[in-house]
Amino acid sequence: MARPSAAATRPRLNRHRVLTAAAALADRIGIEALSMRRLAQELDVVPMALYKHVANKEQLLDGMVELLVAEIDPPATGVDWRTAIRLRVLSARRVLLRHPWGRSVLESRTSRTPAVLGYIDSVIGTFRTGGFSDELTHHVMHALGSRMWGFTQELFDEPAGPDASGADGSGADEDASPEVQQAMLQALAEHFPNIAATVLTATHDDGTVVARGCDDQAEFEFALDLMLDGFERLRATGWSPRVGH
Amino acid sequence: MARPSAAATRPRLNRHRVLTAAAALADRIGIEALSMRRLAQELDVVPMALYKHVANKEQLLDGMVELLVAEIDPPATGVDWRTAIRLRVLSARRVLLRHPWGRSVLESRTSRTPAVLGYIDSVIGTFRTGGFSDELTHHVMHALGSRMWGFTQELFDEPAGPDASGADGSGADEDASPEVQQAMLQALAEHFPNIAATVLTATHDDGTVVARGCDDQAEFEFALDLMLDGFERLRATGWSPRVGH
DNA sequence: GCATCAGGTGTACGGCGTACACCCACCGGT
DNA sequence: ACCGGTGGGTGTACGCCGTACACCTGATGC
Repeated sequence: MARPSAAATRPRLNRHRVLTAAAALADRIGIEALSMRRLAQELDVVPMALYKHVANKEQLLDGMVELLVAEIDPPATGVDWRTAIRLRVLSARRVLLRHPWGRSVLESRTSRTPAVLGYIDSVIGTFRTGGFSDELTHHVMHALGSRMWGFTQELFDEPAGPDASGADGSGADEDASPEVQQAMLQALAEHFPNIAATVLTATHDDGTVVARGCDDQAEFEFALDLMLDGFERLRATGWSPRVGH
Repeated sequence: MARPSAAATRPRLNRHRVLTAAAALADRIGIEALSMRRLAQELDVVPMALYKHVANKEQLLDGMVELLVAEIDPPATGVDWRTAIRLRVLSARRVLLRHPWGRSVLESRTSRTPAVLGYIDSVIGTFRTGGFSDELTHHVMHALGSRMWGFTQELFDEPAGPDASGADGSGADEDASPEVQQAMLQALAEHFPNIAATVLTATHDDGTVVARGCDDQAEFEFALDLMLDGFERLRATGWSPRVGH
């Protein structure tokens, strides 16, 4: 009891400590489990204490986005627009892979915070100095959309979330026996033959059919490059509005 | 008091009535304001009554997605793959414009419901019968991503939501005086010159600068066509994996 | 005429975000 | 050496949320 209370030893809070704690906590328990109360408990503080540093939960999330954006590499210099954009986007993607909550927070936010605007501005800048007209840049940014953050709506993939691979340590989707899996695939093929066809590889030697591993990173780059190629074609041919097909 | 109580006259609930009421309510008050309690009140029923028809809120949302998917036009027949996809996606887009909650619900759901799978399956089917290899179809579907539902992350646009243009009737973003707007644009240009450049048109005769109206539909179709063109190029040149650029 | 049971009810619990009043340790000024 | 102010942490409380569980009730089949 000679020990000073936690409150006495605990360093003072400030906005930055709150935000980093929130980010770290979201990394651990998932964004949907992140509440003001849970965060306060993490910081050994009563919930209302947080409100001395962030106005409300919305602003907390905005602040977390700030941290996220700060982790994205600065734009590469001395390279053409295409590789500059490519590198930047892939850097953003790595950030979002480190912080799975980033994507949903980014999506949920209307996000006109300076940090976000700054990132957007610098991406636009890369296009403009790369020879895109303002008009074309505008369209191209819309086309890029959320891909500029390094993610896209992945339509097939897992519930994911940090808890999926969490406490029990298994996390794998394949806790069903091979036979059961096989049966499920069979059923899938019956009702949704086209999905089955594109999601499955050909039959193996042993006659079984297996799900093709789906390399998200490769898929992302495939789509990104497809867009970048399209952009370059428009730029090179001097695209201008009202001259579309 | 001779009037029978509301409970007596009210038609019996069933899953479908619950779902359509939920959809209509979400149209009116916005998805974030849709709660089980609010929906129950709308149906003149006690909250727990809903649970006799849907297992929980998650399943309610899944059911709402079902309704959504059902509103999308069936695939066009007798046209090439490109126009078939284009029409389908634009039909989906019209549905989501009618039901602004659709997008966020679709995004939030991991969505392996039969209705969703059915839609995806039929889109895949259009590609496959259009001459795409299974492998290429797979990639192309990933590239299409959420655009298959007719939306993309629009990075610049408004908070939106049905309440924005709600009770007070104004709803316009431009409730600030022209001078104030002008000042805000000036400030924007100062901090984010690239955003300003692509978002603003040239100066008017009178020297003022105005925000370019941003036609979301046009932007969407621009990006969609860019992707479809890319897809066609790959298909026509017999793209196969490991032979990328 | 009675049992069954689907569908509607009432109450309660544990969570959430946050308004508001408070208290206290520290500070600079006198 | 005192003292008023102030910034940061506290305690309590409110009104929402989703939903578990026990209950009631009125129609239906035998």
